[in-house]
Amino acid sequence: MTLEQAKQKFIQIWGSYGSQWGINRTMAQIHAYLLVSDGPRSTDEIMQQLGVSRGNANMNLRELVNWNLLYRESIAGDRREYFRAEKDMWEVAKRIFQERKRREFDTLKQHLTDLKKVEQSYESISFVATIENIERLISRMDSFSKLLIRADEHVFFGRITELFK
Amino acid sequence: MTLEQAKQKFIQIWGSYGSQWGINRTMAQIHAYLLVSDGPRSTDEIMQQLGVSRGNANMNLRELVNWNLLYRESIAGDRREYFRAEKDMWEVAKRIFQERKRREFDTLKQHLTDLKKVEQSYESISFVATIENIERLISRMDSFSKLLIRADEHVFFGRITELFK
DNA sequence: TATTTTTTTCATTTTTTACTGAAAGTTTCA
DNA sequence: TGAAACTTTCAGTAAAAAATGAAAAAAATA
Repeated sequence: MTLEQAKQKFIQIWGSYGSQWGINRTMAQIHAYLLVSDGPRSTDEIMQQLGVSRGNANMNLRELVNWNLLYRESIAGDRREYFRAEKDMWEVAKRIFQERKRREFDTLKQHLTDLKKVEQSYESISFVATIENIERLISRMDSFSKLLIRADEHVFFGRITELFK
Repeated sequence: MTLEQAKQKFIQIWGSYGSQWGINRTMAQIHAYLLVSDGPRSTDEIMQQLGVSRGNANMNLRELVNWNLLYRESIAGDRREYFRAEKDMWEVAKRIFQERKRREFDTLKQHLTDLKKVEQSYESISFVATIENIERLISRMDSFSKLLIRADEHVFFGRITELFK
């Protein structure tokens, strides 16, 4: 297997895993392409490499920058924009986790608070208990993510593992 | 807001969060419906409540049972099958995490191992490094999930929080 | 074992989501 | 300031995913 074939395969694999997790295929593929590219790449190179339209490339690049997974770069003497991926995968995982939390948890929390305004009755007791159970789960995931952000990976996994040996 | 309205709202919210995470809407809605139902429910009740076809209900119920989120139950003197949801949301979260890990990690690991068989060259060094970086991330998530399985939630979050205070 | 009830399957249809490409917008430079 | 280079938007189209429903299979009953 040549390096070129291996990169192609990786892009295809990453794309299909992305879609299983609610991330569109092109977005995952662009990310994969930049992960295995040594230098920054322009929109045109990405379009050409992945065979996608300009509009598609542009929208997904913007989204990946919003997710903090790509950096915009400029190259002296070239007015086009270039993109480079964050390559530390632990960092990537943390950012995805944080970003999804940011986008989804706050609104979910609000929804749950609203649902607890249901009229009180004997029957509504177990409903409210279920909602509160979900709230508790969310607050745990919140604490967890705070740890993730603060903890250096090495220290974190080293110490936790000790705790449960 | 009546209890009935609140339950309806919850089902709709849960459904839309599901689809953002790669779980189809009906599957998430059935789960939601059973989460807020006090007793077990039959396929017909589910179809009627959510307005979905028998085929759809059946396929998604089976899938939810596979994911360990629902239990099949039988009621004496009734030959139909009934379903009941696991209501402990921490348990639900753990099972979803474990199930996705089981379904996706093993094949991903195999893919990555295969990719490292790329022909060696100066250029392939950084490619292999990226693949190994991903392998490291997966092995960390593996350790994490083992902790999750073994650790009682209270002990776990209590102790970790102390560590990073 | 024959009949009825319940469950499962899957080819077709519907719905949802993602992509294209041309036009509009913006930036850069002479 | 104007024209070229590059980027963004979005209405229309295409592709992918999910749902339907009728037929087949399986299970329960008598």
